[in-house]
Amino acid sequence: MNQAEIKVQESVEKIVQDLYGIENPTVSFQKTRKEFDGDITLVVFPFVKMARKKPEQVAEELGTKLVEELDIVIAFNVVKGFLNLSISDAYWTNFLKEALVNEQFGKVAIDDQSEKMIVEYSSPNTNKPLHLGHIRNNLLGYSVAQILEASGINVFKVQVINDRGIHICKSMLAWQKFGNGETPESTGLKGDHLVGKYYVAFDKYYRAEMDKLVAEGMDKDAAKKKAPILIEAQEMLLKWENKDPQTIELWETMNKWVYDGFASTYDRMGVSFDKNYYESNTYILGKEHVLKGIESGVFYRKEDQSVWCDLTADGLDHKLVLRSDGTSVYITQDIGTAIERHQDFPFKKMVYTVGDEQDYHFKVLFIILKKLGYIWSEGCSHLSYGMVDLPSGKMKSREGTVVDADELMQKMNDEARAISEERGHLEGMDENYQSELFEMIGMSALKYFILKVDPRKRMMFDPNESIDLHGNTGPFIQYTYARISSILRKAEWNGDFTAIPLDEPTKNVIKKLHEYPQVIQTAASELSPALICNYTFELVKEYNHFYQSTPILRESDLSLKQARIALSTKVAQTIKSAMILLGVNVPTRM
RNA sequence: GGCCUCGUAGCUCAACUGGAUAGAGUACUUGACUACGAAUCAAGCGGUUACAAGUUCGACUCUUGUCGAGGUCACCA
Repeated sequence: MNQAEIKVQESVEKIVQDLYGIENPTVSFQKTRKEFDGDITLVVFPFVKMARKKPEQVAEELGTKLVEELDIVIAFNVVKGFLNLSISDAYWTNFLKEALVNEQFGKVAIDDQSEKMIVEYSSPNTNKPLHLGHIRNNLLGYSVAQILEASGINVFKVQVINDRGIHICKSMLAWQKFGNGETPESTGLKGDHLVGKYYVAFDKYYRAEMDKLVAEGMDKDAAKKKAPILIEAQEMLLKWENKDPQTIELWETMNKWVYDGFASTYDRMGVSFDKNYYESNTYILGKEHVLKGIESGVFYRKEDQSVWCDLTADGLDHKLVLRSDGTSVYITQDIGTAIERHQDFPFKKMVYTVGDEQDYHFKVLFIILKKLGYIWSEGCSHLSYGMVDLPSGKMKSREGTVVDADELMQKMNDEARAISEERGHLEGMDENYQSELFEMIGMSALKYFILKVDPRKRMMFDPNESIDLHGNTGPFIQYTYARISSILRKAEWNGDFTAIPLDEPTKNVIKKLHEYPQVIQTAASELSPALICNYTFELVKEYNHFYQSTPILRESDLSLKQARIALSTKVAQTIKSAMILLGVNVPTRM
């Protein structure tokens, strides 16, 4: 709720109490629709039952009282059960003046008392490069962290790197067999791509072996397990777990390649972490907690020595937490990681940015943590985002339809360059600025396109049509910013203004600015960058409308001119502020 | 099959969490550059919110059922 609404709410609560004897009323506001007079609208239906009067009458009574009691409410009208209130011009003007001098406008500052929260995102496997799915994950996680921070929460960004297990061994083994000592240096390939190449090579060889076995008469399921190269990979995993020096050395070498590769991808995406956790460490911790959990009766051991958790009381099933051979499964590692994180950074809340295919996993994880006595588990949640679909359907690595993250980012950059050159506004810009600019535009197109969709929903992405640069897009918002910047470069302005006449377009822009603080709060509680996108788009549209209909630099009345420059300045600042929450930069020229 | 998501304009997405006549972008049609930057603005076209019942002052939103799409039910991660 914004400042104006808070004032009105307080007043309404009192009035409703006095008039109708309603305790703790539900006061709900909405923006007044354009076809009616007024700025904010109070829905009076919730009161009519208690008041035992018609909606129109209740609204009439409330409106009269509000105008009497509050300076900021200057007029009202009633349409059915809707009470439309007009807020005074002085309120809007004062708001703009205050916002103008507030560099942190919209944000809540963080101090020692601020709530602590962990945001986990990314958390890749180390056997192949990042793809489009990871891009959605990374952009979401990073942006959510930024938004939470702006809302006044002390955020700690983390990931857990899945650096052990059979998938790594597959890449390692294939490299050993077919790699001829290739390195990123010798091939010029990014490390993660080189390792990914051998993961694919493994799969290809594995399939050939399976086909051969099947041709020799073995049934398919048996062949899956009996293929020699798979057995070899499993042996390698055992060697790894037994800390065989040569295996460990190879593992470290290839992981290093991958980390270097990831680092440059993250860097280009503009995301970062406060701490990385490594599964190769935390799976041991998890195991220890499970063993303790057996003693405390949270888990039980079967005859074959495997360890389980009975979740039937919670409406779920029995869940395996340790294999019969004593090795950890996925959830074991997550138990260890969560507990270690809480020790590192005693959070009140922790959110896991992970695809919705793992809904069940996190449900189980949070229950188990609670059973182990960690009440903070109640503050854990799963930001469950939908998959990214291609026009052809789901991305499938087997069918080679996976969209590579590095390639896609480069493609966006190329596209931005091509369109910029076609427009021909690049004269006078030096080479360095140009290349920064193409990156800025390309990345904004990509990021905005992905972030504007409600995270929880599955979304469509067509890499061939690439991404629009017109309409509801990142570059559209950047363009408005650049255009305002152009005005501000030419403006002579002392940083203040006296009064601003509130004609329709001007007032709409101010009202939109006025929403910003609340939008940040809502986006934070909903964990939804999409709300920031929608807001910024609306702000930009309102401003463009204003810009089209109103002279700014051309205005001859000096006082008016200054007021409009002031408004433009605040819009530019707010655009920039909002785009930073999305991880998007804005150019002053484009 | 059990459980969990989702189904909105031709396409991609919104709808302030139960509020007024369901909105944007794109595509298509049309108008506005001797201009503070046209990557813009303005107008038109486009809907039985998958379908059917129910709950109430009021339903895209909540309940149930049907149809359709996806996910998940591993000693994979």
